[in-house]
Amino acid sequence: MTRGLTPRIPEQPSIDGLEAVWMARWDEEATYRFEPETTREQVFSIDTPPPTVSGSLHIGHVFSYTHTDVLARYQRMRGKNVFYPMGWDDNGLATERRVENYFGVRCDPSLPYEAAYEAPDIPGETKQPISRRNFVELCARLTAMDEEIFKAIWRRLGISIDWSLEYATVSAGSQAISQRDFLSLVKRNHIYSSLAPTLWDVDFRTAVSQAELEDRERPGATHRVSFAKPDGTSVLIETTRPELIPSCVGLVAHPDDERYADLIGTSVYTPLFGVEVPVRAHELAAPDKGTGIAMVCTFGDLTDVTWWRELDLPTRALIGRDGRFMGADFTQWPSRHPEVANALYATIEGATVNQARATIVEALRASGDLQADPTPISHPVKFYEKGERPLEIVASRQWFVATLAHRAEFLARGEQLAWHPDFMRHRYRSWVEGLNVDWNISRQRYFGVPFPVWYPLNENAEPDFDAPIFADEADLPVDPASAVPAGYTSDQRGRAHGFVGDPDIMDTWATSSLTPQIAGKWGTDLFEKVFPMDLRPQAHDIIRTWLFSTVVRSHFQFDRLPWAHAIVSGWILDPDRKKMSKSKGNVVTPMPLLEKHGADALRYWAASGRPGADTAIDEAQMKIGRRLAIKVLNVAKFVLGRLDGHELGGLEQVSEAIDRDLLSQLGQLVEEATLALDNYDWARALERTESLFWSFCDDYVELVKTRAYDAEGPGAQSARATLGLALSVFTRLLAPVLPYASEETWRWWHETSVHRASWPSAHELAVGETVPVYQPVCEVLEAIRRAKSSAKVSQRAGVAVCSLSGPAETLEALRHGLADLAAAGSVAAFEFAEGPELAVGVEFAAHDAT
RNA sequence: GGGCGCUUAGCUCAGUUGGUUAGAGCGCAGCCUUCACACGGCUGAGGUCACAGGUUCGAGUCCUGUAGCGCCCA
Repeated sequence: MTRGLTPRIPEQPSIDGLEAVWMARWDEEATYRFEPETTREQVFSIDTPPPTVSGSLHIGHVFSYTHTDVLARYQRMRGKNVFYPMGWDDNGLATERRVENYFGVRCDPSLPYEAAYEAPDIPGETKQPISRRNFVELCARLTAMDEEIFKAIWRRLGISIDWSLEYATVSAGSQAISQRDFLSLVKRNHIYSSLAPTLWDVDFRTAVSQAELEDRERPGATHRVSFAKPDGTSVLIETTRPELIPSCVGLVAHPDDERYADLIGTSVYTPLFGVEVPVRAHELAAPDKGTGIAMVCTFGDLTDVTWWRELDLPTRALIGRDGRFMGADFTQWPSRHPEVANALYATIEGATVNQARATIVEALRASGDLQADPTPISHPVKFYEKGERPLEIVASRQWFVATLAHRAEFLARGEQLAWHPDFMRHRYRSWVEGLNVDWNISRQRYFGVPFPVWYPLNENAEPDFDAPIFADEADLPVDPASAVPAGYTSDQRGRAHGFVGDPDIMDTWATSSLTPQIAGKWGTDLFEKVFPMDLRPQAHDIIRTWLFSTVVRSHFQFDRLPWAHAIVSGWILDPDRKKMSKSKGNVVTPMPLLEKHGADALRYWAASGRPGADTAIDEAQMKIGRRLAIKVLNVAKFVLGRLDGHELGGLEQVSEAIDRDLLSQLGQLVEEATLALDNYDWARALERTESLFWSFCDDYVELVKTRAYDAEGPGAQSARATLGLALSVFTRLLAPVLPYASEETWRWWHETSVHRASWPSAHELAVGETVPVYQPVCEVLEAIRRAKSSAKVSQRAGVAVCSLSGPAETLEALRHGLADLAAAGSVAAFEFAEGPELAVGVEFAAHDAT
């Protein structure tokens, strides 16, 4: 006697509790460890999105990270050395906001550090001012707490991260890489600093970049205002921002607009302030908008910036960093009545934009320069995406990445990238085509990567921004607020002839755009083995930020794409198909769903979402996933119960036609699923697999049940070998989506993890030519069931005669399955008749039909 | 204003290069406690594939246009 298989099967298999067991086991066995001794060809590397740690995880994270994990598990089973790190994007404004609210504090850089500082237990009504260092410490503390919560969810969900590769974008190593790339790009003039009009959020009091802008529809009003010509007549302009009249520096009309042709090249006087401004021609002036002639202010919007720059107009910036009107002296400007102007201006100095607008409109009304009443309109206004008040444009010194000059190269990179789904490339293209300012990476904030830069101070202790002192690469990371540049001593900080550190920090994306370099440890051997990465997964909302900025940095530094493929996930919608957002209060967090349905169930729901498709939260779909996972356990229990004590049969024992036909179809499924996954279509692979798997459970297993119970004989051996092979293949096909149920059953009869098992190949199931018997046999079985169902008798009821008619070929195929059909359908006898198509008649045994 | 996607059963969605009678699951209805599974099984009803043209022997699929929904860019 040969020793048979002895699987370890629990009495009552359950999917509840599997997560805890297998999470621990995968840790012990280092199942997902990246093997550093490797070559680039062996590696599949993933540039995982580091979530922003600013509150609770969103169900949308579960959705898109599951897609990535399915691909990672697939590649691992294909034999790839999967590089799958996880990072946390914890620097930046989102974290600062959360810390301010969570602890009830705000950063005041003028305060000294308090070593023994304790944050309030309960946030107070007003925010407690604390030093920058204390503030940064609280940021670090809260992100560390948040990261543990996030990590627990990823682990529970079964994301096959190698946690030894964990990184954070604010860590010393990340800062060093970020500063190193910064210095390198400065050296090559891809990054420069400039005193320039800058998009500015007056509440956060920081510059923001074009990528962080959004248009919001807001009520406003157009005001028709007259500007005086020297001859005493006037010209009308239309503006939604009359409060900017004091900062007006010119009027523009379209060069082809005959109405204003005579005015071009002359001067007019601004209302109220009497400042003489030129009238100029520019293509961007829209003849059909308002009166066709517009006032240029420094600065009302980005078009003003363009006009100001291209027409070389003067600068009369009046709105300060706090969003209030700063001081001005009209005797310095060409006003024909500076005293009147100064007197009026004094009434708006220090006012907010809205207050000033009301004052100016009243004054215009009084002076007769306002033609008719303002017309209410609704128009798009630019906001910082996290902001509450419209952006202003202020002049300030900032560091910029030179994106505009390289637009064509970035467009070409977008074409090179393989997008999944392909149409997402349009989002990238239209963003790059629409770029209109260079990427501003300076932020006037606190928690983030500082610029490794100091400025020398002159005899008046004023910085010379044109002679920046850069840190030495060997010293990175550097905080210029505490470190001292070469050639200076610390007591020279802030003194005449001394130095001062750049006070700003970098935009979050300035560092997040380097995740391939950070995760891959740029500068070490590892980097060459993982870069450029194979895959960038992300959601479509951050194509213009994370994806684009990463392409920019890689292009400048390595002259290549940072990855070969990008998969772009859709949005998660609430059950009413509304986009989830905190303000709507419809954000769903994953943990309660994980506890209710189980990780495999959530993964099933996520994996059913096709690449790029917006998907609604659907608990019904999770229940189906749960049912599938339970079915995996139960069918494995049945199959392994049949194999118990028998030698595990191979393909050579599969002798029965129906068994061979099933394996043949399974082989086709393997090819199809493999092709789908190679094309990043996890949903298709799952759907096809699931479909044949249910047929296997409901039909094939029922058909061969009796035969497989026989102790010996070729038919029994064939059934058992088929059941074993099919179970093995199905388990592996489902393992990427259902890692827990698959692993549980796999370990009943294997020593090592299914997640390290090899992905099935059609070769394992190569039975050669087969008789197409499975399909018609299933149809007959179905007909017998239908007959019993409509006769309202038990499915076990005996059938005296089952008459089969159909084409000779079909009947011939069916003869191969008669014994199984007889057993599964309790059929005593079959009759045959030729006919045009398959038809089944059922005659019940007399005593069963009652 | 430019661009992209979607529209198939009550619901959620498949439908790969055009090819018999358009599929699945859920839900609903009926039946069955069956020795892997009642956290189950079986069976059934249910659709003029958004609309209008066109190409074709043949269109859910290709082309043109229209409408609605969603999104991106300006």
